[in-house]
Amino acid sequence: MTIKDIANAVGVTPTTVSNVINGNYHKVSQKTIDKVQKVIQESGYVPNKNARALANNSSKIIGVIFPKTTEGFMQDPFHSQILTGIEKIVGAKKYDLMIKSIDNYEEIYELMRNWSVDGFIILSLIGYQLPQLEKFKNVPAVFIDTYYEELKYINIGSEDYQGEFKAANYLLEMGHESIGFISYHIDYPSVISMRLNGFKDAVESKGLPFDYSENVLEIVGFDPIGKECENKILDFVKNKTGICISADILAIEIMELLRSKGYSIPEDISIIGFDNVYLSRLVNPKLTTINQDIIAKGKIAAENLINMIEKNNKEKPNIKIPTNLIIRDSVKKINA
Amino acid sequence: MTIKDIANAVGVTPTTVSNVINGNYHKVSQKTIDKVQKVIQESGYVPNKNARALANNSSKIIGVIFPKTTEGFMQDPFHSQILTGIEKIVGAKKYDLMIKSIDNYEEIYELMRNWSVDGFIILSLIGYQLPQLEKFKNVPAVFIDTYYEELKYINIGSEDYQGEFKAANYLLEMGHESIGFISYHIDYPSVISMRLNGFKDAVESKGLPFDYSENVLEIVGFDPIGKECENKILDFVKNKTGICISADILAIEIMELLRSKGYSIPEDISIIGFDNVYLSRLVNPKLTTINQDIIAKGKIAAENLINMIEKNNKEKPNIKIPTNLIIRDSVKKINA
DNA sequence: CTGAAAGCGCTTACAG
DNA sequence: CTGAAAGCGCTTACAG
Repeated sequence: MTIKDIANAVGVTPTTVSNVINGNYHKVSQKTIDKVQKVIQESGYVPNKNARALANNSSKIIGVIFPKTTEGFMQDPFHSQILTGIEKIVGAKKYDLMIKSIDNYEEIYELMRNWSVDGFIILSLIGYQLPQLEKFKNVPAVFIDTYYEELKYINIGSEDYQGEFKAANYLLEMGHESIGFISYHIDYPSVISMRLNGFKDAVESKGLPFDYSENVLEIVGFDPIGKECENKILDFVKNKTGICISADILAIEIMELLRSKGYSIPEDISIIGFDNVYLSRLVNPKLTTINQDIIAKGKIAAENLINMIEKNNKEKPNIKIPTNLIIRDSVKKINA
Repeated sequence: MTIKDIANAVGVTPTTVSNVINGNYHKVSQKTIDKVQKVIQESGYVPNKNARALANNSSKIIGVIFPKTTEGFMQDPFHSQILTGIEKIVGAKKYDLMIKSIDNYEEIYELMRNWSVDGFIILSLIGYQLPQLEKFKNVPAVFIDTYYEELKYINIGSEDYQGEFKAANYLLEMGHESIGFISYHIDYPSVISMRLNGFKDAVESKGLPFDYSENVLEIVGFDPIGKECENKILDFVKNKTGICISADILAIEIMELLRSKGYSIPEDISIIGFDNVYLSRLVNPKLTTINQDIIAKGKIAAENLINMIEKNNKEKPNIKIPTNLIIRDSVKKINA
């Protein structure tokens, strides 16, 4: 079943059928429109989008790009939720979705040329590398969580700074005066460095001193916990009553470590996470954390991208979705 | 940059360039091959796959299909891991990946015709509905976790029966004599009903009685825990020392419930899960469970599908990946 | 070994 | 309002 078959069945030309399919109704009489639509219905015609893309140099395909990491990327619940949000909008807007993990940026360009992909959503890549890809310049693209001052593309992020500020501030308001921030490796600028800034400013806003070597612990290769890493954490925690941890997953690992060393939470030490992942309410104690609506983030990314594509929108806003404190059981109040 | 441009640059025709690109070397002189490849390299030529698909009626696109559920599907860590495995193989074999959530089966057919998709991996759909889709008959397709006796397609599952047998058997060997099985709604046949069979047979293999109403609790709408549901669980658990739960996520929810009601695990009651999800080792106590390599499952699905496509393999094997017991801390030994 | 030509299914100026 | 024709970038019998 092709446009030509429909044209023959109705007694018109492919041009006319095409015009009906594409909604160019002002070029076709109502009578013809009706006849064509009837045959399309009855025949179960399905358009060949390869042909369409070839003729249009546009596919209505959105590409989602993520880095090819050793242990698989989608495993991270964060990314699968992002993808859930993206898929919803992309489907609703009648686009198709391709996903691809890549080793280097040239592959984005390749995918774009392969299928005349109309736009990209780029997850967790390092922003400052992309602008080098000149060939990629005119493609609509949206980044997620990419902080890069010269970013030529829309970035969809979260209120990381504000969220961590709220987290630290909550600890402080609960009477904690000696608090710390633990994170995986910190890139600058990045989601994590923003969170660290929020932490720092909250501490200083209370007139307390902030000193990197005293208040911040950056750990590497922590999955699963290595011995020297354990000791660093135990050491860091010793003189503190509350800890902000840059991600729930890490917070949960650390809670597990502390528990195994005889700490009880929050009696001995208070913990606050970030992300509000599914399991954060299932651990014991239930984790106090900062919530962000990650599915919404994926949706917003897709909506913005499709707007850029369809409205030829040239604006490059920097969007941040809100973050808010979720109080559960891992922080205790300290009486002054 | 098209094939034609390359042909002009080298001084041959598009036919020849096409033959080089497609590896039909026996049709081209080595000298020409070299010249063409050199220009392809230098020009950064990227093939237009829409044109290729149009000419070939084959796209080298694999479609991954999953149901459009209210709350988003990929959120389930199970599915995102499957997708991780699929994406790895699909990429390695130089295919492209489209993903789509659907409401009804016609959409699979539509996607297939739209892009000349070469094959599908179908997640969590209800098998017995698909064979109705006559149009879909000749498309290579692989199901995941679909039990349907008349299945006309390959199914990639796990040793669900054997896994749950091992789980129940472990409880029994640890001295538990009164044990139960808790699950969400059970379809027949399904992954869960297989697990239930394994449980039942393990119990009976020890000469112990199995009675559905006594040994099985099927719960509905358990997220988050409703009041009447709580009571059912507490009631069910009362006269038992060990519980097999059909999924880690549910096991973790139930552990949380029991803990809140004053139970201590495993002292008061032993729990064993299924899946070995990431968080199962992060809860307290660490969850004893049945492991299955879900990423491998995705890989196997993709490998089988691509084999069907490329080798025109008509076999429809029923593959089951192994399951094995992971002993952690949520089961205690009962002294006889 | 090489090339001319038709075809895949669509779109889009352009003419009438 | 309708249609004839060229074109999108490939592939593939077929002829030489």
